[in-house]
Amino acid sequence: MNNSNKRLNLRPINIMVLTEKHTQILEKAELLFAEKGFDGTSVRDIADYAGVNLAMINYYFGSKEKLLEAMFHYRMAATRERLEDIIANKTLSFFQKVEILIDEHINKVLNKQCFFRILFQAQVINKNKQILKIIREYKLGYTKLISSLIEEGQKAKLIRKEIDVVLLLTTMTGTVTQVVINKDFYREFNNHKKMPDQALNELLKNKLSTHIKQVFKSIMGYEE
Amino acid sequence: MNNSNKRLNLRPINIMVLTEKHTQILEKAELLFAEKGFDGTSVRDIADYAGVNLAMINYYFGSKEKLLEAMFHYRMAATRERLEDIIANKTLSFFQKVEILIDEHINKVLNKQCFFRILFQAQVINKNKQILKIIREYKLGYTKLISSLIEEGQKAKLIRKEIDVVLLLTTMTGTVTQVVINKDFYREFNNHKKMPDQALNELLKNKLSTHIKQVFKSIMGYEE
Amino acid sequence: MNNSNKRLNLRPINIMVLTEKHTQILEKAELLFAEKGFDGTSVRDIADYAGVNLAMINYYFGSKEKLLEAMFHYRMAATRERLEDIIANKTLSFFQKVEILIDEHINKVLNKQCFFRILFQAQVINKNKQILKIIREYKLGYTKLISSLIEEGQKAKLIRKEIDVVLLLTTMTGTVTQVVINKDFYREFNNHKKMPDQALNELLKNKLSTHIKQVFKSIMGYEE
Amino acid sequence: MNNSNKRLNLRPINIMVLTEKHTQILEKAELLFAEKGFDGTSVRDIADYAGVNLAMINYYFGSKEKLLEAMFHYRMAATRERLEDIIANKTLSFFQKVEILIDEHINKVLNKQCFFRILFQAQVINKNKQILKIIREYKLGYTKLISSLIEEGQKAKLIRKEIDVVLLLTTMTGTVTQVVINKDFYREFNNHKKMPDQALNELLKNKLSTHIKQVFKSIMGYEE
DNA sequence: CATGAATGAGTCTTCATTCAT
DNA sequence: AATGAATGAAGACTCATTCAT
Repeated sequence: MNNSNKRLNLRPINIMVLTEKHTQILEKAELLFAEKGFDGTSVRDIADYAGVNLAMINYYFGSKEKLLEAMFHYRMAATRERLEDIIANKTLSFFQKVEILIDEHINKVLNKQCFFRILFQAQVINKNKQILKIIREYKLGYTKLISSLIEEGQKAKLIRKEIDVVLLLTTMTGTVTQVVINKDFYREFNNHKKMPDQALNELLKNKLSTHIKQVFKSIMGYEE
Repeated sequence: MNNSNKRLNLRPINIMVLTEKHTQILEKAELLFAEKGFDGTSVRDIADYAGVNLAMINYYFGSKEKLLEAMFHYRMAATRERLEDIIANKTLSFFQKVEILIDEHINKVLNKQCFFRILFQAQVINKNKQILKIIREYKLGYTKLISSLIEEGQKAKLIRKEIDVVLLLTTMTGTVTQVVINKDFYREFNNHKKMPDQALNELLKNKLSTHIKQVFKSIMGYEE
Repeated sequence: MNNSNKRLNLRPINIMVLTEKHTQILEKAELLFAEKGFDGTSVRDIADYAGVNLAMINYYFGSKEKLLEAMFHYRMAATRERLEDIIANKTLSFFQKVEILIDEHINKVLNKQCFFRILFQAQVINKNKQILKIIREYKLGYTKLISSLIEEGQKAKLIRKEIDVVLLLTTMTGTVTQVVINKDFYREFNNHKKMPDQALNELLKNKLSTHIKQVFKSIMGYEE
Repeated sequence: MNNSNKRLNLRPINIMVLTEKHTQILEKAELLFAEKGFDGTSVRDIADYAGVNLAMINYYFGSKEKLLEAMFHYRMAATRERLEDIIANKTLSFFQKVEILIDEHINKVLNKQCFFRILFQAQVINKNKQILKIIREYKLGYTKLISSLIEEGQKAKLIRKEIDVVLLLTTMTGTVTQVVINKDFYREFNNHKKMPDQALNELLKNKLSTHIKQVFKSIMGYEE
């Protein structure tokens, strides 16, 4: 845990140590949860799809629930570390950092659509309180980090004083998430039916990058 | 089917006739689906919560799946009619219509958070193809209507020529959706813990209204 | 009830009076029971197929069970009357009567395959005691009538003294039954795949007629 | 698969491997299906009667339907092997083989009345196409084997040239089946009410043996 | 006389989890 | 450390029947 964590009062999160077998199962489970939902996926489905014994899921993770928790830690801890590195980077200007953060978020969501579908699912459904707590914890970390960056920009008078950071991030994550969800509709409405999925992803990444940067400029009140 | 439907080639959607008993059950089911997810809610849960016999759910709707379909028609058909009325209204200017559409969308989502949670759930989970088809049908209708409005604004040279309508709407729906999902986090991060839910909703409506109108201006390139 | 009934001690059977509506329902139910079995057919199936209200089935027949009982009376009472007439007929010789009985049985089973499938079902399944009782009653009547005919033939020294009437009838009914059941297999094995159903029925009637008459001769020991 | 199979083009049938637990359940299910019909027997009935957990039925067989399929394979595969052995046996004469086949069929049906009731049920009800396919497959095998035997007898000029094999077998199986179905009626009509079931079975076996052999002689046109 | 609405009991099947090995 | 066998609980759904009108 680096210094900025201490300053920002980020609580550490206990994460189960994952072997290769764990991650192999997690990555298969990710595809199934994204496709059929957490409740719509049975432990047997996961075991079959991952090619492991049914009882091994519980043996390795304790329960279906805890498997999901492990999945969130597995994906979100990496994101947090990356975020810390970018923000702590002394060689990048404020605006460079903002644009990198936007592009990295877009890339991450478009490249890991499965996980982000699951993340979205978990938040839209209020049921599992433990999962919601984990997500909130990570979101708190992310938001504090971004807030510290914004404040830095404000102190340097690069951007407006009044910025609702949560709303700003909400716009970004909401738009990107919605694009993933609407991908098939976008394809259909704009007559891209024959475009390969990979190409459509790249197209959307570019569109989103321009679009969100424009929105950020508008909200943050800066001109390059 | 009114004239604008014919011009825009909106396919009519067959909707089960709903009695008061139907809507009574639907509205209870809505709360449960939003809270626990479709797969996480049992038909027995719905029956108990709606105070009706278990077998009546199937008697009235045919199946759990068809109940969900009925719910989508019930909510989304009304939205479509409202949309048609606003766009067809001759007494409103282009910009008035845009702002009304934004505000009505924000109000609808914030006031019917349960239904919109279910709508997002259904889209994030790829499983139920019939439901996805119904949603796509309505989204197609909405988007065609908005497109016709945008084109009208473009013809009158009020806004930019190049506008990706789907991306524009995605920004709006994505942001509003994410705000609903993040409501508790927003409350916590901004120290509004004691603010009543109703007040927070109103606060968010105002913030969102200003925010999205600003984003639309930025994207559509207009100044009032 | 005619004289022979009294002599043979045939108990009368109380039969529900059937209106046209009753028989209309019965005949539709017959097709369904034959196709899907009694337990495999729901009262709703019958109501839908007969184009009547669901509650009307119980209203008209009392219960699903009693509908089946009515069906047996409806079909079997007619058979008994026909049997009595043939046997009582003074203008026919003994052998003529035997051959008519064989041919009529074959025709009846081949023409009313649905009902006879239900009759076999009911006998093969031991469950419904009331139905079994009704069937036994009719079979007793049939067998006594045939027995009286056989005795007549024996007295006239036209046929062998030692004849197991039940076994003789069992051979006939068993063979004809099995032919109905095996019809599709017969068609396939003998490469009659394109023969229309009606033609196959006629072919089988002829084959069975010759076949069973030959078997009867062999068992009863007569030569024409 | 032995040589005669290859010559006769008998398709092999894939059969689930059965443990002792499988057969234990199957044999209990057999009694219940015979007594109450397939549709009239619940999986719970079977579980209770076999003394196993309800969920184990599906665990072991996959479904109620597949349990029935397993039962047919279990019983009919054994019959086919026995048939092959008899027909391939070089130490038996043609007529010896015919008589053994008759007697073995009678014994099998009278000793396994439950299974044959179920076999009959399945054929009388047209519903379950998969089961009908399995039965047809086995019947095809049996009939081809018997046909080869008949041809052998015809080549050796021991029997008539024109014999409808399917009709011949239909007479045998139909008669024997009908005897099983009519057993109680036979008992009653011939005043054997106090005869133990075992004794009645033996009586019927003897009667049937003589009877069917006589019928076969008559049809096949041979004198020993 | 006829029926739409309603229901308690029952159907088959699947579930996540456990446990002896 | 890993797993095949097993299970109690719960799942969605269908059933024959009833009853107020």
